[in-house]
Amino acid sequence: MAELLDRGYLYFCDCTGDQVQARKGDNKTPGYDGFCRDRALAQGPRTALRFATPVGGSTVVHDLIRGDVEFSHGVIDDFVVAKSSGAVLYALANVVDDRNDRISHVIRGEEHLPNTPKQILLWEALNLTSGLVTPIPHYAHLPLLVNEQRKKLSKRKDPVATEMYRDQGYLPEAFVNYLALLGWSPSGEEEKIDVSTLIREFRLEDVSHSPAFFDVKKLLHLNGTYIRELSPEAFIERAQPWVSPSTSAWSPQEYQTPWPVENFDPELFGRVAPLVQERIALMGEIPAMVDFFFLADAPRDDDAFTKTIATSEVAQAVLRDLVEEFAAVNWDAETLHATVMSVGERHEWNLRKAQAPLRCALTGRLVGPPLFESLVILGREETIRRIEMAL
RNA sequence: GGUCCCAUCGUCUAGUGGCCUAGGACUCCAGCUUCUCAAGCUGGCUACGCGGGUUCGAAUCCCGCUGGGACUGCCA
Repeated sequence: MAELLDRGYLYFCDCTGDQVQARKGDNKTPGYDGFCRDRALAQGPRTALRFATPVGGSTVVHDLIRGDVEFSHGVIDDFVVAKSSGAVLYALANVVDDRNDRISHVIRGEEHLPNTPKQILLWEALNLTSGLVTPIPHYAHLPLLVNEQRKKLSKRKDPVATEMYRDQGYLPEAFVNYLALLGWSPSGEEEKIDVSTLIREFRLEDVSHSPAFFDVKKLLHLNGTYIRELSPEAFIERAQPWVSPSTSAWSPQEYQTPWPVENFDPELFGRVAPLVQERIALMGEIPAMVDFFFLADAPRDDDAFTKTIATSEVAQAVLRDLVEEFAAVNWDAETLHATVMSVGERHEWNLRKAQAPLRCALTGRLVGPPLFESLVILGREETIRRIEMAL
């Protein structure tokens, strides 16, 4: 830095923000006016270090994505490189770090494009004065990710924490896949692409130039297809954080299963897993789909209960008949299916209507995994007990 | 205000002068299937911002306009 100073690339400045502002008036050139550039100030208690931007000419950023972008030196002000406190600022620190690490590619958001010429200028100055010449890195400025208002995604206002997506049950591979689709697309018509193919096919040069909207809907869909493509074993394995957080290495923040942990039965879950795997788009949906298996009693959704059981004479009659039939019938999905259907017919209800009160009595909900398979897993005794409880 | 970037369906995009009466995916709508919910299948709606050029021919090249965005700190 001393060398940079000696050679005139840097100079001390004691102007305050107000002074700079006052001098500027209606002047249209932005930023600092270079007031102290030739004052040869010595370092003082309130002197910041500024970079003396070359007077004429321009600096061209060779951007891998956007091509050459030219910045006239006339519009680059003498920016501060170190605070009066001595703290080195981003522009310089960044360049120094990148030189130390021999960075070959600087890949960042488009918002950094305007300050890239400053960094190049700094880099060149350092090459000339430090005795260490390192090649200027390749720059690539990625398009911004924007929200529905088409504004740059903000840490404060927008849901950008990847942990949050992970906690909700987005699979990392689906998330990476989706992100890759923002601003880039695979060669074929298939958008689902695994990481190794992505690595092989991705070219910075092919990245689009325009901002992209982060569409959770599409992410969700993609996540669903990834979940469905998991092998049953893999699905069970990856469901662990949501069904058995106490035994998994990781689980969502402040997450608790809807059932007492000691009630969880891995063997039983293994049997239900395939039933839920194809009907969810988020791993986080699993607990609500299987909770009735691990709760002592069926959960009760009052609205659903009132609607399908409490206010329906027929529903109650169906349930009563079911208790009788279930006591003697073969306990397999096919038989149960037929039984519910015939009991329904007895009351002039089709299967669609007849299954509703039964589902509600057992699961507490109107939607869930396939009913008859669930009954088989739940068992005859528990099934009958829950129906009786509902009556 | 200044500098820079950007501009194809609602969204993400394919498209690099003729293969485009513009393709795919998500969303939405309709239908099929169906024990609920999904999934799946079939079909449908919807786009090259505007105006000038260049060219036999333009979504594709050039200019202007309009629109959007980023940056404009002794923040990063």
